[in-house]
Amino acid sequence: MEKKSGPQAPGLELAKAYEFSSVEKKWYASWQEEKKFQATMDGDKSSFSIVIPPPNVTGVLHVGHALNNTLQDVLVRFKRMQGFNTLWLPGTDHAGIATQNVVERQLAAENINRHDIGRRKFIERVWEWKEESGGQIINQLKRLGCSCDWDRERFTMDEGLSRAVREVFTRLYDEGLIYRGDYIINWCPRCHTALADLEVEHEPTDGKLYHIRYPFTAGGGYMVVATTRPETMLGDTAVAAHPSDERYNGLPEKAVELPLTGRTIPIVFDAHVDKEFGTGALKVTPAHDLNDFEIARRHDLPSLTVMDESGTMNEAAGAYAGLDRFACRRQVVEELDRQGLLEKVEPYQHGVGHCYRCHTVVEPSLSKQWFVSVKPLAEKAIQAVQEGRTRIYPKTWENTFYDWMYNIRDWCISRQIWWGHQIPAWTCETCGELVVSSTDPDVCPKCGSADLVQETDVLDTWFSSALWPFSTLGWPDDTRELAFFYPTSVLITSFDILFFWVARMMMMGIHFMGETPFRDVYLHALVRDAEGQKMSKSKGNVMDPLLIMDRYGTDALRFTMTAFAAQGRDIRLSEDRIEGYRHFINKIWNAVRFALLHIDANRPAAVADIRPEELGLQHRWILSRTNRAIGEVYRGFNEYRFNDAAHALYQFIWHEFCDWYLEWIKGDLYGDDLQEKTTGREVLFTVLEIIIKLLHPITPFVTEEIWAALPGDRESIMTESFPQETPAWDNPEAETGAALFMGVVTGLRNIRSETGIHPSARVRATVICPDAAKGELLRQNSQAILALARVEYLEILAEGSRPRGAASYIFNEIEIFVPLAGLVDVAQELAKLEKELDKVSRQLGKVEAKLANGKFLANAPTEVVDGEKEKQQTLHAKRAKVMESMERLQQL
RNA sequence: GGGCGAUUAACUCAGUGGUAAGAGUGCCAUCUUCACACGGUGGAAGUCACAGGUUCGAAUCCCGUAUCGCCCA
Repeated sequence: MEKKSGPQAPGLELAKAYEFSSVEKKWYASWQEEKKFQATMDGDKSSFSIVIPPPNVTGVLHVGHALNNTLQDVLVRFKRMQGFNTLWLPGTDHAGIATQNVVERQLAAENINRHDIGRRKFIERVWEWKEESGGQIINQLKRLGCSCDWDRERFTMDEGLSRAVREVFTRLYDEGLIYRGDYIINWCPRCHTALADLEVEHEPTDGKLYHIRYPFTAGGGYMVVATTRPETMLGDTAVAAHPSDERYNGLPEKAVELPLTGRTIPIVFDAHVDKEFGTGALKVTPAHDLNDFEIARRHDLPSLTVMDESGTMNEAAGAYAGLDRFACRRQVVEELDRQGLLEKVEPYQHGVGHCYRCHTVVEPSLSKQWFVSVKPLAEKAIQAVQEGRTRIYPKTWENTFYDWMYNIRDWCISRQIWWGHQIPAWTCETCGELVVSSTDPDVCPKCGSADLVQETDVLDTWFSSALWPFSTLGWPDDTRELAFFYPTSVLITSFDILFFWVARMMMMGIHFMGETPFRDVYLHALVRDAEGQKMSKSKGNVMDPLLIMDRYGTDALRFTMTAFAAQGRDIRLSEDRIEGYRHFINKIWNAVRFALLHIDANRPAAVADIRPEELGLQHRWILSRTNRAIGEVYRGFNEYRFNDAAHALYQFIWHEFCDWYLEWIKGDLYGDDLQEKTTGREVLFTVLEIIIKLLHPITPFVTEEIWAALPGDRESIMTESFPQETPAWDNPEAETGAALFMGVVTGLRNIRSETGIHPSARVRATVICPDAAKGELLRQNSQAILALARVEYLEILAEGSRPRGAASYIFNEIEIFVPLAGLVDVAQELAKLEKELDKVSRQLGKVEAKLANGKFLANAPTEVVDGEKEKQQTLHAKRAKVMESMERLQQL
């Protein structure tokens, strides 16, 4: 990194407003070049590690990523400054279905489909696409300032991770935790693949409930069944009713004729049928419905698949073969109606499953798939959370986690697409043996035949993501990285992938590493638009973080994200807020400009050995407040209360450091007293350095730029140590004193403003302060009062006659007067005082009621009771003053 | 149907038993005062959703109601 050289630049050489654009580019390049993000593995230090939630390789940065990665970077920079071996491991996932869709669209533009070019060529095309345009999100993360160790960037399809996937698959298979079988799964007729239950989004849909008559085979009459999917009747193999349902008990016939097909199907009785629903009779379509499938198993019914993989009716659908499922539905209904078999059609709202990738209506289908038996794995994960080996923040999510884990169902992991980890299972064409192996087998271990054919399905992308915390660190090899960085310190992610990803990582991590993959999980909220709507491309309400960074700067975006990251509530993002924080960045910039006007080029400005007891009130106060700010930031970051840290900084920097301290010391800095000047400069720069360091994790760019502009030769702020509290700086007395000083200044300003005294006019003022010590304190700081309140002559008395015809302000037991040379507006002053009296009386009433309550005195802690007593005294005194003032005014 | 969360200033939100309810934005007034108009100063603004309870003390804990949102089935 460039070091500063030559004489220090005076503050005025800094631009008047912070210009982020060039600064951001310059410093990110410098950090990368200097390898500032590289993880260290120093045996003497503790480790802090985070694995990034890998964004889709097809992804582009959205505000959710901006939030997620800002928070990670804040923690990583904070911990790095604290001297940990810090690793933030970045990467992307291969997003099987999404990526395949992208490349298929490209092919479609060339009028070919993937089957035209075959699997091998298609995979090549995907890799080509990945090399060219995949992973643009990585550059966008850099734009956001992320300090990931880019040398360790991983991809779920790269060689090492693929080896981990095979190893895990093989071991789970050998342990009996992976199995293959025929079950009902969710099929996406557009993506042509099975989906896990989680990957189906149920949406309330206005459909229809069709009541269909199934005639008895003999004796006349019919049963009425109700269905929302009449086209599936072509695959019915039974009708079912509840065993205790009197409507269907003792039927003379135990079979019905399935309309439109001429087939005869039995009536079965099953306790799982809902007597209340429709007519209490259920059509049973084992190949196209999960519940029906289970009924069929219990009653040994055959299954009949009537659709193909595109949702088109197949030969088994007879006359309807070749029709799309929805066209078929219309024709079936028409035909039933024509034959007088359609009893009625009712409007009906029900949940319909949609593919989470392409939003096509999912078709439950009977199919041979691979599954993970997750129950045993889930138990261990539940235990880990119960025992606190992994802590979930905010804690409210623990219940959701348990609930889902207790009710977990087996996980369908096979996908009928080409882009992904091909399942490491082979079938021997000679003897039919199924071989599962982490390495490609040459011959069948059973019969020795070389005629082995690999399973064509690939694994769910989440299967490889589930291994991310250890596969990225080199597993299955026993690496130094694993020793240093596993388990990782914290996982920061959005709550909506708690099940998809977090839970699965927990299960896999515990199973294969023997230890939970992260100590803490911090789940942040979703970013919504200003109206609280979820942002989506179709709604057109997405906010592009890249545009925001163009307009307001990266630091402003990052500060906004940090300030908004309160636990447990969604974030409504609006540009107004971002603009507000850009102003804050600019405020900091200008505070630094001011400070740099007062540097002495020949000596370091900040000093290490400050002796607070020798300093004036302003310095003792700001040091005490600085300590508090350090504590709040520290706690905020450590407890994942990011908004607390951001607000503490905002409040401290703007409203204490800038509004009061800088104004307060201007007298010293511009004055003639060399000692005061030097002291002011030293404390100013000491506090300023701390502020810049405290801010660095949130706003890395502006702080690095400022750091370089501060006096002295400096390395990057990234490797400076994070500020710590200095116990000797704590000074409650100075804080009380400063509050008194500020109260008087504010009182004077209030009088000026309320009575319309022009800001540039100098006035005379009298302060009556009965307490000698407080009076002395005000006297010591009277020069600053003169300057801050624009007073030319200030009289501080313990007692004395109140000036007549003066505007007044009462601050606790202190009275402030500004004579107005007969110009005082009596009515206005009286109104003000009356309002004040009312307020004080009400407060006093409350306090006195409390103190009159024996139970309060008996039960409340002493500090609280003492506090109330003190409050009573000041309020009492204040009320007396206000009343006196009113009397005086009335005499005028 | 089950579960979770929210309801505090005009808006967006902090605040989980205790010392006089806070912030940002917006609003009103005023000031181009020598870091900053991306600014300064002063000000107005709250029945803490509603109804009950526990407690010396409730925005905070408990019960119920209403409205909104999310998850699961």
